[in-house]
Formats: sequence, C-alpha cells, structure tokens
Amino acid sequence: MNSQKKYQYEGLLIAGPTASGKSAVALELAQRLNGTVINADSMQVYKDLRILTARPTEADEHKVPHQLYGFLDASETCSAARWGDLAGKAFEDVMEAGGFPIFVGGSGLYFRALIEGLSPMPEIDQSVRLASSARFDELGATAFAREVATLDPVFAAHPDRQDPQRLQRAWSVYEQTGIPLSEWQSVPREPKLSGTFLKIVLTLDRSLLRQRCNERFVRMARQGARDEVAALISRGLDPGLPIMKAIGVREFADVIAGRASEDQAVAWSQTSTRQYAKRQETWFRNQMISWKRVQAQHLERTMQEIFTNICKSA
RNA sequence: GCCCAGGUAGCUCAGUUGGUAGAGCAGCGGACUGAAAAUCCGCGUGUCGGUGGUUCGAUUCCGCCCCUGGGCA
Repeated sequence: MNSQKKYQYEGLLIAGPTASGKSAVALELAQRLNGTVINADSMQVYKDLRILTARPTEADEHKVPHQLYGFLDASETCSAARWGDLAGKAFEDVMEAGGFPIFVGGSGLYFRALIEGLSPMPEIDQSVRLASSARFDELGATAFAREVATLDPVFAAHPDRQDPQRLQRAWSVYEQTGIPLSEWQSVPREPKLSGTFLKIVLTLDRSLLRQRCNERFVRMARQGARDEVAALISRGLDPGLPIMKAIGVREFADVIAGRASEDQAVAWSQTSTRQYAKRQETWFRNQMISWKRVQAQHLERTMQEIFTNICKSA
C-alpha cells in the first residue's frame, strides 16, 4: 500500500464507432474495477429516446455508477463545451471519492473537449444564432461566406469553409463579441483531465461493423423505437434541436405521418447508422492517432485485453 | 406461341443522329475548437444481356438467341 493509486492510470477512455459494443465493455470493466461509467456520447445525454440512442438500460445503470446519461430534457441543447465542463466535474468527483472513471462514447469532439479542451470563449446567445441563420438565408451561401471573410479573414482562409454551420458560428461569435472566432480560437485550450489515462479505440472490420449497425437498428425497431419517436414529436419541439437529429427520428416521423413504411424507415436508418459509423472511424483514424486500437469482435476478449492493460504494473 | 416495352455502375435510370458512356442514391476517402448521431469537401471502367452481320470503327444500325415486365392467344 505505498500508493494511493489503484492502477497505473487515473482513468480509462473508450471510444468506438456506433454498435461496436463499447457500452457493454465499459459496464463489464466498471464492475471489475469498481469504476464509474461516464457518458461521452452527444445523444445519450438526453432523457428521451433511450432505445434509439442506445442508452444503457435502467438495470445496467444500477449495476455500477453511471454519470451524464439522460440528464437533459429534449428541449435543451448540449454542446461539446457544456459536456466538457460537466465531464471535468464528474472526473473530479469520482477521483475524490476514490473511484475509477471510465469515459465511454462515440463523439470524437467530446473527447477532444475533455482531453485537449476548447479555447475558452463566451456562450453565444440563442438570439444571435437565430440572427446568423436569418442573415445566411437573406444573403445566400456565397454572399454570406464573403461577409464572414471580411469579419474573420483568418477563419475564411481555412481550406474548406463552405460549411454553413461553421460560417454561421463564425458570424455569430463576431456579432456578439466583436472579436473574430479565429482570435478566440488562438487562446490556449483548457484540458479537463489531468493525469495518465488509458485511451482505447474499439475497432471492427468494416463489413462486420456494417452488419452490426444493421442488426442493431432492427433490434431498436422491435424494442419500440417508433413509439419513442411518436412521444417525442408529440411534444411539438423545434425540429432544429439536437435530439431531433438522432438517427431514426426523421425516419420514424415519416412512418407516423404515413409518408413511409416501417421497412423503409428501418432501411433508411440503417444506412444513416452505417454512414455515421464511417464518419466516426474517419475521426478516430485521423484525430485519435495516439489511442490504442483494440479489436472488438468478442466482448470477453476485448474486455480482458483492456483489463490486463490497466492492471499491469507501470 | 404471337405482339409490345425493357435489359447500360451495387441500385434506379439518362445518353450516344455510329468514334467504347453519365446522373442520383449506395459505397469509399477526407475535414472537424460550444448543433458533432451535426455540418461540409473529394472520388465514377462499367464484357452498355449474348452472339453473328454491316462498317475503318458497334453499346448505338440489322438478324438470331437469352432474360424480365405487360398484353393477346
């Protein structure tokens, strides 16, 4: 007992594409390591759509402590920064209690906000954001991009800045603060973690991953995804809210409105899921270069490999 | 059996008045600092159903055959 530290790491981070089985791995490891599972998924933060967002079941949540799952109403908007702050706090709480934090999720930007942090800058008012999209509609994409270029030439110099969402972000930041976004972004980032962490990316052959995506969505449909969507849309929320962009919402909304068959909705959703998984892999491959890749074909073997990595003495 | 319409990219189809072909979707690659399950960028060779003929040259025209719809018997 010459060290407070139970393991050579302060915690574990598990990233992986959708349907790779990362939640199950995290749960198993948490049980073995007396850990706390902390959500790093942009959609599982919301209360709604438990099935469609593949959030852990209540039974699973009782097995080990879980944090940052289902704590926001569908009418709210999370963001990488907001989540990063909360995740940083969750980390500190767990450390203070002598626990072992296990972050698990598929949102690459969230992990970045956690590890590297984001440049601190003021929150942008909803009204300004609305104004930016109104301005975008008024000017059209090309003229709007030109306007942003005059406000923030550095930002506009970036190779692929035809992206409406990012252009509007740059416009909003300047509109509210009078300082270009690129200038805010030159302020050093603020990491939310300190210590040594084991960082894992779960990987699967693409063909197997695609198959799992397909199978999982069929399972979600059987478990009542359609009713979840019906309940959500009956609230008449703003369709621009993040939760409304979850895979399956638009697709089942079409079924409920009589515009599509259930089979069509499932097929479309499976496609979206596959495309999402591919985008995640692109991020993991190119943005998480230093993370350790672990094959995720077999849950037991995957878990054992990570467990061994954590326990081996430094 | 006869008549008609089709058989072109993984799928749905466009096109070539004869010079070996292109869209959408899918798929693949990439970007990513407060919407990230978001948003955006890039990538198109495939016996043009088969076979024989006409032609300098056929996926395109002609003959025959095969397949798929629909109609008539």
